[in-house]
Amino acid sequence: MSKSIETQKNAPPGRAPRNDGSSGGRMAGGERRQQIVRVAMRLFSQRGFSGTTTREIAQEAGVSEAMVFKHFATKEDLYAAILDHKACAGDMGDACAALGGAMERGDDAAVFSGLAQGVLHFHEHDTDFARLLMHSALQGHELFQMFWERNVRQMARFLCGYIRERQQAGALRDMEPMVIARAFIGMTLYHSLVNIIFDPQRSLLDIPNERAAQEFTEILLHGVATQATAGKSITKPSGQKKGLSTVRQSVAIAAKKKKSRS
Amino acid sequence: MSKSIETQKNAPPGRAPRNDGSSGGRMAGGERRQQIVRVAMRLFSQRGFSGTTTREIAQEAGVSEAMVFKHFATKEDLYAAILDHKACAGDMGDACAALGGAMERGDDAAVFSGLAQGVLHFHEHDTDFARLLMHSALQGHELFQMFWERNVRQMARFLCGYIRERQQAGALRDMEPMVIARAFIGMTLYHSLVNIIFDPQRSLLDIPNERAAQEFTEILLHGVATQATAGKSITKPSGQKKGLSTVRQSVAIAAKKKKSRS
DNA sequence: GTCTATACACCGATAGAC
DNA sequence: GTCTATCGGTGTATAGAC
Repeated sequence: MSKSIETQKNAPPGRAPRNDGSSGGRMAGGERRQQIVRVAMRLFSQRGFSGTTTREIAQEAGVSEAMVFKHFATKEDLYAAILDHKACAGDMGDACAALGGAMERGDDAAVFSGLAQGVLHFHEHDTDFARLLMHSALQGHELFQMFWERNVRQMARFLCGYIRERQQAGALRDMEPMVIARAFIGMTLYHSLVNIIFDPQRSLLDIPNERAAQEFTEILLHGVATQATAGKSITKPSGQKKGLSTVRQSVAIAAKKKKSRS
Repeated sequence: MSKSIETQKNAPPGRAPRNDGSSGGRMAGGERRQQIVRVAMRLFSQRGFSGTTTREIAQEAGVSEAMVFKHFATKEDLYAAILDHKACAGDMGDACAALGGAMERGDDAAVFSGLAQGVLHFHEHDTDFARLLMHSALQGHELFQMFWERNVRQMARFLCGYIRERQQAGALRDMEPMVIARAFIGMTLYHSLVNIIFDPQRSLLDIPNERAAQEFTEILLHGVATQATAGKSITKPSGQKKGLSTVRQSVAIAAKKKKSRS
């Protein structure tokens, strides 16, 4: 967690405060633009697009409102510039590349754990942008869809590919790869969502990213049941064409044991 | 300009359309109020609080704007009424009660699967409210915090209690219960989020709730690693001093047994 | 109860001085 | 490049007729 909410006290009317530690002199064009973007991202991430006024942005950035519109023709342009800047980077490529070694070794724990750490780290150090993404997702903004396509979705497909490989190698059970990928991304992302949105006070569970990533990986790979109960459990999945042979087997074993269902 | 926000077909000016199938006659006071709340919930859930105007609400509800303010003193009051109505119901109590049987039998699969189904079903049939909750979470609305406290958090604690019980019975591994609970709620909730917010077209994975609940349960309880690799790495002690050792061990073992390949 | 008409603050965006 | 001043439009909320 970083400088997420450092609300400098409200600006005295008529005088523009600096929120960035700059000395107050003139800034180069590019720098000023970047400053506006930074402030806008923080405000948009806190109050949403329509909940933030260009006046507030200008004020907190220490410039007049006209300056904002000199750099960005419309408010929407400013919003898009923020999303565009980061959302389209497609950082997933780098992140996945860094896992290449672990993948080749078939080190599942390192692959999953590394991936989770990447996601958690990103959210922790770019909280504002993560919140902004949620806002834009709810609005159905087209730039979120681009982010989804180029990052989350690509990561899911990447993960599916790896899972499929490992299934063929006999290391992973024969379940639908996308279900596995979603389960793991779900654990990870939800953990971040709780930390930065749902319960920022971390009153329920506050653990370092590395440990969270490892625990989730452990759960994904080996589950939480002890060996003693490993054979029993699970109700029968309704008929699905797909290959769920492993599940079916455990179902068959479990069949004798129960009269379940509620 | 700023029309990126999913534009529902604009209402023809001058005449108020009915969006709820009512015939257009007068309504009783309570009914009218309910009608306004329903429309408002849909609009708020799509465009957010500040992104929705009282004019739009009145128009789509088929009444004049003044009527809205007769029933609700302010826009915020209307917003709060919606959240208050559902968020404070504390439905978790009922949901958990329904699992009592499975709990007493120690049928872990039924407990987890039932819980997941409850959550997934709720989101599927109350999509608008789920989206509204996300909006209110992002703006840190106090009524979301109440929802969080009375529902999600209570569910997490409930789950933790059950997990702890089962750990003492030797059925579940000795991990931090809250981590397990979060992992499972995470899989489930993220699945819903993808379905209703991130990727409503369901282009990646579209499976019925029952199957999703069962697959996630299976993963949580038994993991995705095959038996061949499963037994060799789980010796996790409760000691959390480093947490690394276990994972590292399994990594080392897994790395060695590589190359077997199909 | 329901409407029309309107008050009035504020928002996004622009013009033009320095 | 940066400001002050301001415009037209829209938003919430209210008054008062029917």
